[in-house]
Amino acid sequence: MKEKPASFSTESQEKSEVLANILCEEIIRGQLKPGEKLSETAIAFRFKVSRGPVREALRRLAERNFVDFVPNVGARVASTSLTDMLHLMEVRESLEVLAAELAAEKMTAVERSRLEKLYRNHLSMFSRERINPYFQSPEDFDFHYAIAKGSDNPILFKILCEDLYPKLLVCRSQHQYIKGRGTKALEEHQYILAAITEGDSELAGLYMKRHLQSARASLENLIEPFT
Amino acid sequence: MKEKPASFSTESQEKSEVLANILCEEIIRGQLKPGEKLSETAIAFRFKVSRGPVREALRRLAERNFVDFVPNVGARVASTSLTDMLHLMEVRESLEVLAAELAAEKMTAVERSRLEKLYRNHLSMFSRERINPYFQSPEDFDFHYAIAKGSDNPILFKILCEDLYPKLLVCRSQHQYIKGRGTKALEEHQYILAAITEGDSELAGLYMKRHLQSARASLENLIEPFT
DNA sequence: ATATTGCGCATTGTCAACAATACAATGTAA
DNA sequence: TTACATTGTATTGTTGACAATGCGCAATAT
Repeated sequence: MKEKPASFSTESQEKSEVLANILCEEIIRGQLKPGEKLSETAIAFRFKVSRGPVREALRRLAERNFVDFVPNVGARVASTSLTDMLHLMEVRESLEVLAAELAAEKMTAVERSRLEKLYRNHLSMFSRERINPYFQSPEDFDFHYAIAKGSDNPILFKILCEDLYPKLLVCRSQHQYIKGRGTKALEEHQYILAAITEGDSELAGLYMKRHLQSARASLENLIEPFT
Repeated sequence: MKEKPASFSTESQEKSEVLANILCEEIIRGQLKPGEKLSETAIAFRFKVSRGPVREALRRLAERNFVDFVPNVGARVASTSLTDMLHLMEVRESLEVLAAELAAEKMTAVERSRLEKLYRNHLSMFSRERINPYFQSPEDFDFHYAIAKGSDNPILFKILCEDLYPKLLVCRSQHQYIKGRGTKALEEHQYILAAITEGDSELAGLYMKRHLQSARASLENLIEPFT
């Protein structure tokens, strides 16, 4: 009998997938800087593999637009501007309103109680110290993640959680001066949560819209000074 | 940024990209049936290349969810159910409303006149024979494509035109019995066009919403009988 | 001094052989 | 007969070598 080590979230032995995940993570964390060259031989040497899997990993990342790719020249870490981030937030707003509406309609009882518990945890973590940033913290994303899941629309979930959120995290790491909005966002979550719990689809969508509009507005203020 | 001229080999010498485009096209056209095995050696033989580029192409397609990929087993053409299509349409609705709103605000004069010309062409093509389907015809997609472009939001454009539309085309080819809606959709385009030309963002969004809700409704009717 | 051409090096693109894994068929034992 | 182990084959995963392309640098000509 053979044992399959449940090692990581990705149980794929495939090196190209593992590599893609690692590199993706490093881009998100900002350990790989925007515009930085991603040399196949260098990466291959670093992970003690041949160039084959590295190439496959880079193609994957290129398809997800985490790296810019030029044939016969190579791959570089994609640099996302603040304008890109605004565009991302515009799309996000639209999709999360939909997610909130669907979540209010379709979330199961256990999902609702989980979401509520999640919110209470965040509340107890941040309520004491009013100064702490919450917006765009891992906790913030957890909340939105749960709603995306609750929408019961796999396509929507995928675009939000596997496409937009990671990209937003990249933006955040590439522009460190994007800071949180105190705990105001946390309060806004309360209203969204309440509407979802009540099953009020329209209201959930409305609160979500206002929530993200605030976020976007604070971003626009950040950009104005530089234009 | 680099512009992607879709399907010509003159630009990218890279075989893996050419292969990915060809296979993608064949999946969309339905020449590769859903669930069909995509053997690396078979594809390599067919295009007279080695397995390396084939593997890279398949990874790219997997990342875009055109193929389902299982490590150590292989790649198969992704099969999209009608439920998937409903989910796609739900997301599409949300994003195209945004696109219409943005287009009404930001389209340039020449873009507006191009869109109008496009509509008039469609009108003259379909107005005589009322029976012809228009919804989901290439012309229909052209119209929506132009609006997506006019939104002046590259992220939004990419998701719509490079992600959702191709996937919808795959659905269409995999379920041939999805038919058009006569020329009703064409009439609806007229209202959208007018609102955009007037620069009335809210109205453009509203008409777009109704337009796609009709489309989605006709889809749901198609699905009901099978549940 | 500037522009241009040719060379050489470094990197990417491709290939074919080898290793590892999964799946099906066969055989064996309860 | 059924369940299980085994073996054989086909397919995928990985590797290192080789070919092709791009880029920098130096030499030359104007």
